[in-house]
Amino acid sequence: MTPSYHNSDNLSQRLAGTGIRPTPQREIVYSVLISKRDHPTADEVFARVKHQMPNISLATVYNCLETLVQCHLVRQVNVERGATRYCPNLHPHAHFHDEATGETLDVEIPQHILDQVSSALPAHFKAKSVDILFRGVVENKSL
Amino acid sequence: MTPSYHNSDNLSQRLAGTGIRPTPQREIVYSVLISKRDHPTADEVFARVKHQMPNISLATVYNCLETLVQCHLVRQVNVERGATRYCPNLHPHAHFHDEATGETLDVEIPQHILDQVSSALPAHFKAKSVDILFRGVVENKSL
DNA sequence: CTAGGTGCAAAAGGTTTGCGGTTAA
DNA sequence: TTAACCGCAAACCTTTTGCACCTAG
Repeated sequence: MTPSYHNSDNLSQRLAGTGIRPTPQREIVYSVLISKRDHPTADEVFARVKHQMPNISLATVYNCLETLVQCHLVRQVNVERGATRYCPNLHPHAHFHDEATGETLDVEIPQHILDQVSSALPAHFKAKSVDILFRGVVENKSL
Repeated sequence: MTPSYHNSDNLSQRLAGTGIRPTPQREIVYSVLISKRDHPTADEVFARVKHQMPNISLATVYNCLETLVQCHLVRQVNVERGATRYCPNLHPHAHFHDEATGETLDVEIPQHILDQVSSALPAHFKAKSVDILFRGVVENKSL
């Protein structure tokens, strides 16, 4: 894997054929999400994108994020009341909200456990997705 | 007006010993949640409470809901961006958001499955709670 | 040419806060 | 009496919307 900061080709590729234009704004928004996967809010994305594109507007960042969500390139995560957070990790996973630091971390959950969770639903409940959110604290390993 | 609102002994009982006063407003807010468990928003709770207590304010409803959440008598559920919803079901369960109707339904999940989900966490992740939210549609059983 | 994107500013929710007045322990 | 609580309104934060301008196909 090339440690390149130009993940924008990735977006072009992913968007190819969807009829959605890989505009500079969308590519930068996407690359910001990819390069630091700390579940930023729209406002935080806005601040980071501005370093590369000072004239971008917050409304455009919202538009780009919404587009990426529609394309299933990005997931929205709601951990708290307040701002929605954005996650570019498409692999099935859960989130862990560390109440001490305020951070939200990705947690891998084995697929067979996710399947078991879904199988607990009554037969006529057809789930398209399942979001799992833990709240707690991450202990210092040295303790 | 005589303070003889003690129609919800349930709440009084539950609050007894917590040091938190079972005020008429809190009791009515709680009884509204109990009597129709459809995960209303604060605004919806406000509208329902007003029928019994026309002078209550929205801010007071927010305060009461917040107090009930702090007392662990009510859970907050965030299914969508937009208003937080409130759930008086304390039994461990998941939520299913029906995208067709907009309703949010309680779903029982066997404890051993919840335990399995939690056991998928790395050892130093200490979870205090886990929220599970499905999104999908509930099929008509006659189909 | 025209459909789709962008930037800006204003508006629209949803929630919190500050303050004066009230009530229960 | 005093700390907790209520009602009201304004403030606040996040997100959406309307509109003028621009650009790619």
